[in-house]
Amino acid sequence: MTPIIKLKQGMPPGHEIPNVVLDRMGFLLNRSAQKFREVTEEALRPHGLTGKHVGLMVLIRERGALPQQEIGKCLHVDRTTMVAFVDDLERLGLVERKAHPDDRRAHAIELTPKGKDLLPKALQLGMAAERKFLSALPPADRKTLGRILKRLVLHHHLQEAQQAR
Amino acid sequence: MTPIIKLKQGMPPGHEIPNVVLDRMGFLLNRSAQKFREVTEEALRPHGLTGKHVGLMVLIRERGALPQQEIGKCLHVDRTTMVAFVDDLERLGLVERKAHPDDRRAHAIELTPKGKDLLPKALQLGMAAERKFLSALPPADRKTLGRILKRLVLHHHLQEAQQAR
DNA sequence: TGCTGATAATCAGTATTACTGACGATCTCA
DNA sequence: TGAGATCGTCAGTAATACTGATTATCAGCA
Repeated sequence: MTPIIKLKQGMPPGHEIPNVVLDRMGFLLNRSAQKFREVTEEALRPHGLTGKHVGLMVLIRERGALPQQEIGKCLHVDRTTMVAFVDDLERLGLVERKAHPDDRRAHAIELTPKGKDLLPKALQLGMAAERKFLSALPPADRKTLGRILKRLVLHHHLQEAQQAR
Repeated sequence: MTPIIKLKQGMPPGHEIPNVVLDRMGFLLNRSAQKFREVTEEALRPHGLTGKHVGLMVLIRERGALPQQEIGKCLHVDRTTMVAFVDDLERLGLVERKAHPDDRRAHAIELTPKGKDLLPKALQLGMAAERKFLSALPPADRKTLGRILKRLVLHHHLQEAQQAR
């Protein structure tokens, strides 16, 4: 009953993915996220940044200087991982650990002038990568995808916050 | 100009994610994939499996026994990673490395009777986890999400195959 | 037929990543 | 003032994926 093995027919070098695999949401999500990371990291490599670094910078541009763990809770980054993460950006001169005005244990992570300068360009590169990544989709689907994922992520974020009480 | 830092207002334990972050496709995809993995792995842990293991088993149930690297090309798993990957399943008695009928270098990875037995149950657990993961979405959105991601993944898969020539 | 270059699986070593647990300093609150 | 929680840090650990080398085998060509 064990089916026969096919090897090296005139097959094109792209190995077909059967539907049983393509219909598994886990495969689709992981594969998409992985590919997205590839595209983004390639675009940002010249600046020594990853998508997560840019995400951090955008976050503090929007919300103002934040303690590391606050950032971590938004971005789902562990407190210990945040250390190295901020180290990277500080080494690049893009953010600074300032003294937190209300809490001497905490740092206030701030954008430096250089960081404020670079961020728009980094964002632009990131957006270009995103467009490239989504280029196979009709524009309506791109918006839809964002909308659905946003809802999903928000739901899980709130749920986790609730049960963390 | 640097904005003021907020710490411990009467905030609920869930830290709000600002829209600048929530609108970044990379964040949404990575976060979704990560959460999905969590949910799935929790469901499959009693059997010592991950979603990828189940994916492998489904693939060879569908396509028949395959060499390791063929599996890897479908699932985007490196040839060296496949070794440990198949080791896992073999240790659990779910697949077997048989001799490949046409190529003595290659293995033919086959489901064992035990593997064929367990697979439906594992799939069921995986599907339940997927439902749980998607529970925040209206059914129409679940289908839409699958459709869009499938298109996206397929596009990149074909594109990579093409430029690998 | 025999040789050359490619390929399958494996292994050792490496880099990356994230996490656990412990620490000192500091905060909060009773 | 004292107890317990919290912030950032670090050392150690585990998981993961990859590079390069190795062995066995294959495919094609002279």
